[in-house]
Formats: sequence, C-alpha cells, structure tokens
Amino acid sequence: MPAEAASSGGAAEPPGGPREQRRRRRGRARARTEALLHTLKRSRRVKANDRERNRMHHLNAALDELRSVLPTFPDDTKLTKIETLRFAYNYIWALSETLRLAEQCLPPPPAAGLLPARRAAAAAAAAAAAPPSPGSDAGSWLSSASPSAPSLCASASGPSSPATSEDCAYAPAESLRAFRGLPAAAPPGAPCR
DNA sequence: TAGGCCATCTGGTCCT
DNA sequence: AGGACCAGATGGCCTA
Repeated sequence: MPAEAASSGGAAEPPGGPREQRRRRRGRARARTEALLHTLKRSRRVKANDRERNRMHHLNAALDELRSVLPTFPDDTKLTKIETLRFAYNYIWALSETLRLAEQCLPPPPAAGLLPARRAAAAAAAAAAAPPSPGSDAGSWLSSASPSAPSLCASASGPSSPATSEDCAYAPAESLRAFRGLPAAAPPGAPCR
C-alpha cells in the first residue's frame, strides 16, 4: 500500500487526512463502548437497587406479620424493628416458661387440665411486655440491659433464660406472677399448690 | 435542634 | 454471570 507507506513516512498529515479520520473513528468507538459500559453498569445497579428494595420490603412485611401476632399495647404504638424482635424474643421465652410451669404444676391429662391457650398467651404477653412503665423508653423494657431483671441476667447461661451473655434481654420473671394461675415462685422441684 | 428511626443507595462478598 | 445478603453512608421525617 504505497499511499499508506508514504503518509506514515514523513510529511505532516493534512487535517482531515485518512490517518486523522481513523484516529477520530477510534476515539468515537471508544467513547461509544465506554458509554455502553456505563449504561450497562448503570442498568445493573438500578436492577440491583430494585432487588434490594424488594428484599427490604419483604423483610418489613415479615416484621409486620410478626408484629401482628404479638400482643398489642394499650397505646397501640407501633413497635420499632428492634423492639419487635426483642419483644418477640421475650414473648416466646415467656410462653415457653408458662408452658413449663403449667406442665410442672398441673395434673396430667385429660385435656381439660391443660392451660387454656388464651390465658397462657395473656400471661406470656404480660410477662414479655412488663414492666411497660410510662415514660420509660423502649430500651428499658425491651432492650439488652434491664435493671429490673438482674438475677436472670446473671444466670444468662441457663438454657431457660431469655438472656444471653452478650445481650441480656429483659427477663420478665416478676411479671410472670401476674398470671394468676401460676405460683409466685416455682423453683425446680418445688411442690405445686 | 438533636437524636432516633427508617428507606434507599451503594459496593463488597458469597453462593448458585 | 447474576442474584442474595450484608453493612456503611446518606437524607428525610418525626418527636422531645
């Protein structure tokens, strides 16, 4: 290709010459691929954002479902996320504790001897929620370090305690007594009344 | 106005 | 490769 060889050889290329045109074409192509890459990345990001939003919506829906099965409060304020989780944790513990005590104290079947579910639930609710003293923030009764349950915090290693060594959730030992069907204190092996 | 809560975006990591 | 999950950042809204 003689023409090419000649142009590459020496004299300054005239503006708009074939070399210049090629360079411009390459520049445009590169810009186009970069733009394409950018839009591709962008669209992936947008999609990922969409999925993430969706995921969080599902998570929140599940949290709402959890709220709906937890006993509501007089003031009916919506529990925050962390409150919901902590309260559920305590509620489950209180329910199982109620069952445990009931099994300990009640005569074996027939079924009539079983603790009515609603009473058990009410007791557990009281246990899990109490003491919801007015003016106290959620942290004091739902959160990790409740001063009202020092003994249970101390015995956090016990399998039946809702407290963990790291996060000593409120342990409603006192409020379990609110349930009239249960003894004030029923240490393991204590005679049932 | 400060602080708490929340939704959303984002980049990184892990898993399928 | 693409999706799920996670944690940090950011900004908006609300309340004391």
